[in-house]
Amino acid sequence: MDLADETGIESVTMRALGRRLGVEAASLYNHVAGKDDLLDGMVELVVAEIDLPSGDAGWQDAMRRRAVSARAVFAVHPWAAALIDSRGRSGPSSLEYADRVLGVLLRAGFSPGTAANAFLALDSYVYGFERQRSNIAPADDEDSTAVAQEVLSAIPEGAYPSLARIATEYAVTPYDDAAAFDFGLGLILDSLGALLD
Amino acid sequence: MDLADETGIESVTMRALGRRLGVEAASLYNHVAGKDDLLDGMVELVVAEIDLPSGDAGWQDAMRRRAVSARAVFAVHPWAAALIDSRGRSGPSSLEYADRVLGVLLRAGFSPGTAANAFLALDSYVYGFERQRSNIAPADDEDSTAVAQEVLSAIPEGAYPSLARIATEYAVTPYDDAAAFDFGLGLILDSLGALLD
DNA sequence: ACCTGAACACCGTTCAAGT
DNA sequence: ACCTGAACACCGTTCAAGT
Repeated sequence: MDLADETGIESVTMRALGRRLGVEAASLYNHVAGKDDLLDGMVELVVAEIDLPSGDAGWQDAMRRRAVSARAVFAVHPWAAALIDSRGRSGPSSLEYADRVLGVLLRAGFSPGTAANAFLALDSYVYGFERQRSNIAPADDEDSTAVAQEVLSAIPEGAYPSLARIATEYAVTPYDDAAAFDFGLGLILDSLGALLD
Repeated sequence: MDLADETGIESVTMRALGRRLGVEAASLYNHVAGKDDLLDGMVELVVAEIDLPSGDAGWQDAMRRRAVSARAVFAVHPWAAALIDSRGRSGPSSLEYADRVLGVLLRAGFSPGTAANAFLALDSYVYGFERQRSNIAPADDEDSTAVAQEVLSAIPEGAYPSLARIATEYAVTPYDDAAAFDFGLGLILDSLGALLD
């Protein structure tokens, strides 16, 4: 995980990992069944870093907290969302996580079917947002208004008028990642709340 | 794309593609700059297969149509969502797509900032759902109630009580993929509608 | 203008041989 | 019980040589 954090998930090869550990790549096979096993283990460990929801402060608050926690984990481990999405979530900590989320929703009064759909909708959004964000958001040290300015000037005259209007907006108002995430999350939680009434 | 559809995206290697085309792998470099260029081209082509929204029938309907169209494309090209998410969306057809979606939202009365957030929320959900679905949904030819039955019997006595309750539900009621997708999409569209009033 | 053959620097993985 | 060296079957990519 340290190696992935520092040099990117694509540079996590058995050979590079061996080098990092001062050992030959072949030696790793005494400790993991193969690279798939290694990646599954990473998924399991990174999922365990996401705070489990407790229903104490209301279900909406619990869902919001876990979404925010997941985002914090993705900030530390930029490879996490893609890796989790591309592999199953069948380890013990993934199951524990699902059980706790569903428990909060069931206790809140959602039927089993609706709780399952709500969980799926929320996680689709949380993981999906991270995947989009990693493609469009400027790097931490970049000025989002400058990026928008650039995009704007790269658009040919008359082409993509709506895109140009949005870019014009963001050339003035900085893009707020957390606010954008919260906007979508709020949409889902609001509708779920209305459903419960 | 045919090769990816038939044997999976991970089997799309320059060598396999060359074999498919009756040519050496090295020959491909006369037509694409490299594998990245090839994958970017695939993203561009597959995005072009998603129906562009027209605002004629109302913005909610337009958004729903494009989401359903994206899902239909993912059904034909199971590798598409992951590939699009893992690479940028900066080709002409991606830009055209974004422009059209944003145009519908702007004309519906959303401010530029809100339109951008709404677009991001919707696409996060649509792409995110596909990624989750590909992990949890049973294959087309599998009986979802049988799968739920299996999951249920694999859960140790007393562990994961909420998960067990959900599995019990799905052991009786078949899992409906389209309904689950529509549930989450409806949550977002409903809240966006309320925002507009 | 396009293709081929051969090469290079990489992968994951296996396995006999060492300690 | 764990590690190493060497090997195998793969990758993407380059480039001189062909037509």
